[in-house]
Amino acid sequence: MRERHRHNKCIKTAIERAERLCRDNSLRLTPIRRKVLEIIWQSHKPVKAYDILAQLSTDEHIEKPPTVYRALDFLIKNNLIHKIESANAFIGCETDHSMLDSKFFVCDVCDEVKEVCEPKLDKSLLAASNKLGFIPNQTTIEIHGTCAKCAN
Amino acid sequence: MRERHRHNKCIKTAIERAERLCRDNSLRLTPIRRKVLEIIWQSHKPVKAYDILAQLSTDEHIEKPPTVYRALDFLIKNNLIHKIESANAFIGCETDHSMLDSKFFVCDVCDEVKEVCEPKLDKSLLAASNKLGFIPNQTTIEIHGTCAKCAN
DNA sequence: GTGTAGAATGCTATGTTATAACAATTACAC
DNA sequence: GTGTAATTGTTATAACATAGCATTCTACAC
Repeated sequence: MRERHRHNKCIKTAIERAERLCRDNSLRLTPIRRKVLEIIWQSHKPVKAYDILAQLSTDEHIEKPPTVYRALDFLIKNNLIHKIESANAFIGCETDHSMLDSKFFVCDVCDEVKEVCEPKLDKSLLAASNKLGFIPNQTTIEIHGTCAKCAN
Repeated sequence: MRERHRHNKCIKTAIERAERLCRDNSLRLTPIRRKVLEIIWQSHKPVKAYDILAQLSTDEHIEKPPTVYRALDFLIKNNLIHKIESANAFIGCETDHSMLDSKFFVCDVCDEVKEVCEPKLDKSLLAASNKLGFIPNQTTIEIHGTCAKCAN
């Protein structure tokens, strides 16, 4: 059996990064936002908004959908999480995105997602954009398949 | 004012292609499926499922969501349309996909979508997949931005 | 042409995902 | 401590999608 990575470290790192980012930019990592970020970081699998809501309902008092979606909006806007569009779910992000785009490799067996960052934009996308005269703004690149672990 | 392209031609071509594909593969382009395909092809913008439903309700008798979603499933499965995940909407496809992947350039000003097909998979995606030992199956590549027309 | 199996559609209900609109509270700058 | 903006609470509803089962249609074997 494979050694599991020390996942607590991921959570800790993510929260620390969020704290730093907020401090440096005069943003507020409120208790709700922090808690939502922690819940998302409990795995490397995309987490659904209503699952976050359920966990908030038990752990904290009761929470309503807008509370969760507002926290998600904040975290997305500041690149602390990403939405996986093809799964309607959210996943933690650990890299600075000022000059980077992401590709997400989504395993359909174990659901884990691996984020790969590359300089904006990828050459072939840039070539295609130029050819069309298209001015790119935001990319959604999600590759579904089978991860190395699940493929054996 | 720009010359509008002869859009009726797009619809006609798309329907003919669908007819041919179904004939060649013993599939049935039933009236509902054909009508849904026609509705989607009325523009080069992604069309929402419930907008299709509304149009079916007036043009034909009344239709229920499952009717529409089943037609959409059929059309997607046979590569006659694609779903734009980041918009929860559907757009016509005019190319054979047996050896191709698509990238979608979505204009956030006019909503038009341009599909660009390339051999499976794009080199940089293939490189990233190999590096991870990931076996890719299906891609979702959607670039939001501003199209040439809207950028002037 | 009749029977039959499988495909397609009809139908009811419900599940899932997300936001609008406005009120109450909190944080913070001065 | 007062004013202002940001955040959160609350209610309601909009938007997107599917489960499950009944009925009808189509193709084909005989």
